[in-house]
Amino acid sequence: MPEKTYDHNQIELKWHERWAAEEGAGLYKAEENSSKPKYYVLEMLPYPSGALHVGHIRNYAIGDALARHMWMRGYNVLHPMGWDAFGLPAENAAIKNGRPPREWTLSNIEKMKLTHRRFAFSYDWDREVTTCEPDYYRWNQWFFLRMMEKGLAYRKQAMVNWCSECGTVLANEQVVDGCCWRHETTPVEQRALDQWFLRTTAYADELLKDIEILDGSWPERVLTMQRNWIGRSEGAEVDFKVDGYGPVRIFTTRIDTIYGATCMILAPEHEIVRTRLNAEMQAHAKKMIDARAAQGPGDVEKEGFDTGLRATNPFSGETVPVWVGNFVLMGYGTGAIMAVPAHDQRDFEFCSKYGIKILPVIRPTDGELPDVTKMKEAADAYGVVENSGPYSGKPSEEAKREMAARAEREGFGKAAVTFRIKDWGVSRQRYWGTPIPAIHCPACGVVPVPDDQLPVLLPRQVAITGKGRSPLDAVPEFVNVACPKCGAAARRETDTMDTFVDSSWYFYRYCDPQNTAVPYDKEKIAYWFPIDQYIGGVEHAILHLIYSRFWTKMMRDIGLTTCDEPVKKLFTQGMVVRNGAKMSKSKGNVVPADDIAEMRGADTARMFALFAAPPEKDVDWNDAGVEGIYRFLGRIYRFATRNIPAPAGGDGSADTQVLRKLHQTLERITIDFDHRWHFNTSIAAVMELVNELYAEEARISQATLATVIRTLTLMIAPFAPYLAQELWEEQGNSGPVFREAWPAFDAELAKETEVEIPVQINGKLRARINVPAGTGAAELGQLAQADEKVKALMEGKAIVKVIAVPDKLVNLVVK
RNA sequence: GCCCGGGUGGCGAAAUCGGCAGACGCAACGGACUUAAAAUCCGUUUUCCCGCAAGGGGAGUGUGGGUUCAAUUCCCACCCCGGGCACCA
Repeated sequence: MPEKTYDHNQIELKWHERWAAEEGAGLYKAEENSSKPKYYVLEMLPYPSGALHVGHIRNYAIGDALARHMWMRGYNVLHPMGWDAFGLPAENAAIKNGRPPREWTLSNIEKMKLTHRRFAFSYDWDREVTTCEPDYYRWNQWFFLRMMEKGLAYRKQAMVNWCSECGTVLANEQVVDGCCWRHETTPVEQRALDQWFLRTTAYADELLKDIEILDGSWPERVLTMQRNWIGRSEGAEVDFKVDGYGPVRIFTTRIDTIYGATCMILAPEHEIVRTRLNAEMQAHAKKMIDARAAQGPGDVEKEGFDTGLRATNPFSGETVPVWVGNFVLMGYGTGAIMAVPAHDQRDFEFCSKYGIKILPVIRPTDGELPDVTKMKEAADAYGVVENSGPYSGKPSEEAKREMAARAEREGFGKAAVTFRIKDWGVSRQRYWGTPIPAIHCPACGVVPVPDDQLPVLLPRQVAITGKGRSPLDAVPEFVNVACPKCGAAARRETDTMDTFVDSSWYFYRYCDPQNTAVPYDKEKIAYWFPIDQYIGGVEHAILHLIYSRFWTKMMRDIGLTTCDEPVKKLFTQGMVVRNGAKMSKSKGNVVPADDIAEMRGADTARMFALFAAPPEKDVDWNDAGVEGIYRFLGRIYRFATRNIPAPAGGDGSADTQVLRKLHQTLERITIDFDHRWHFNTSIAAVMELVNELYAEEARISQATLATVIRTLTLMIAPFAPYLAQELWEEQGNSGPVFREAWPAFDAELAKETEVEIPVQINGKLRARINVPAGTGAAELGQLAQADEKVKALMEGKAIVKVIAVPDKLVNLVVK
């Protein structure tokens, strides 16, 4: 047959339409009762911002190649997709152009779904999950009620960013340089508000310990980040009695230095500040709090003031001053510390600044106590405790144990573990999120919404003005409600849930998306879970992936799953950047997926996304490389079409060589899929094969041509589904190509019979010899020395050593 | 400051277990086809030196050391880039 010109539009449109018709017949459907082994492959669900860009394409191209490959390997594949549809941008859009958040969100989903289909990602759309719809978020509420029952959801006061100009709460990302994003000269204040928390700390130890389960199948750096985030640290809590107040508890990891404590420092948010200090001091503390929030992370000059209060060190009996310090965090430990300036750098800086006494109590094992007059920085190493009453002369470790034991025995402290991870604040003073199912009754207090009243529906008619505590506050028919307990007039909770709640369990819902009785059928997830392969951006290494782990453990403890961990293997792909910057609307450097599909086709776009770099690496998108993939697909298409059916005439003299290359290529791709996902090298291997086919075309027999084209078609099916399907049909086949068996490679056929061996003399390449593959070391050494060129160079030299590595090289060491 | 990644041609990259550095692609250049162009096909392309040429020789994977017959790969020190955490007591 004469070759055809590769017209991506024609091919992709044709199959796009056919597949749309076939999808109802279960093209990408996961089977519910299958005898095949299951494989659950999942890509992180996107926020429906309005358009997919090439960063998404990369993520989905990886997952889709894997899903198609696993189908071809005989697995029952679950490959679902959904929408992380709640969130701030929908409200911002509403403020900006008056479009209701739901309408804006659903229309974005429609647009993006079209792009998904255009790219032929193999999703089982019957399982689609949209988190902003009541049939999904009612289960967020259901879980929330379960957590209230177990004491895992609770209320406490916490600080929020407050803009006095808007009269509203700001999300952290709405705070720009310490000011409101809409009022650039209005500094953001910190206000205390009663808010809802989930007790993630109840699982802190288990979240840390179970990282061991994930070790080896999650990227090491993700696990490290999680370990740091959880931040377990062992130490002790000790009460210092404050005159006229009572005991104040401090946390320290260095109780062995307690005899060197020369003052006590409180966080500016500490209770004593509110209850015992005068107005002037309180104002000072408030300023510190606001300044810290405005500054954001980073080094701040240490600052503080003496409260005039005095506290007693329970070990030494000494009286020390009580200060307030801006560097002491209320959210860690107890919000109060003992300052040991001699042995802690931060305390050293603070105390030096304010002239507070420095008292060394630890000497190095083989040295003297530090000389206070010469100290330039704190000596924070362990050593031997001195000037410490009965503990003097003991090593730090021993003193730590004994002191903690004594504190516990005598009731003024104990050994204690503190975590950096905090309880998860889930309250958002926002409209576009899951309503928290609680009611505030003047008589009964906080009352959970009864199960049979779920879902608490988010009202649709809401004015989004960006003013007031929350848009829901201004909706009387939402707020005014009868107390479920006593029937009195009560107020509905108007906070909504953090959107990380939605994404913490959505992958369970995919297994049973229509269920109206329970979040999902336990049997169904027992079959599908855990997720075999989860693929997404490394930016979710901490929050999303810790919350998901927490949620699974919580569900396990209420009997909904037996899984300890939801995700067996995690792959974090690199970012797609443009001109060195992360793609974002604000930078205006987004490359829309549809543009690439329009110009060069979906196959080209997704294949280039895989070819540009190994998937875990960041990649700078440039359109020039796209052209190369397009040419490559054209080369495949032209070669195949002009050889279907294979013309008689090729003498077959290149058959062995071509079949060898074919099986070598298959081997490389198969290994790439099994082990490391370096699809860039998989695709390079196919390019090499195609180059060889072009070079040897006339010398390939009819039968071999047919075999090669068939295998090549199957090989590219995971990467370029449209082209593969078209060629599959051209060869007279029917049915989806990705449901065919993945071609097995024949290790024998892939073996080289002859290899070229480099010959080095003293490590420098001097000659090459051709020998049969597998030639032994001794013979190889002989053959190398017999080479004419080697002989000439060896003239008058003595051989010291012959290193011969079969099939690799020969190195002659001479003098 | 601490903890991770990473640094290889003009560019994206490859070298999977210590064994030919630069596979594959982009860009560039040359040739074939064409009235011409596009498309396509074939070729050259790390760099420096010697040679009209065939060919030959040297250097080279951020820098400096080390181990080894042999180092992009292993070890030590340092420089640069990216990311995460950042007063966590």
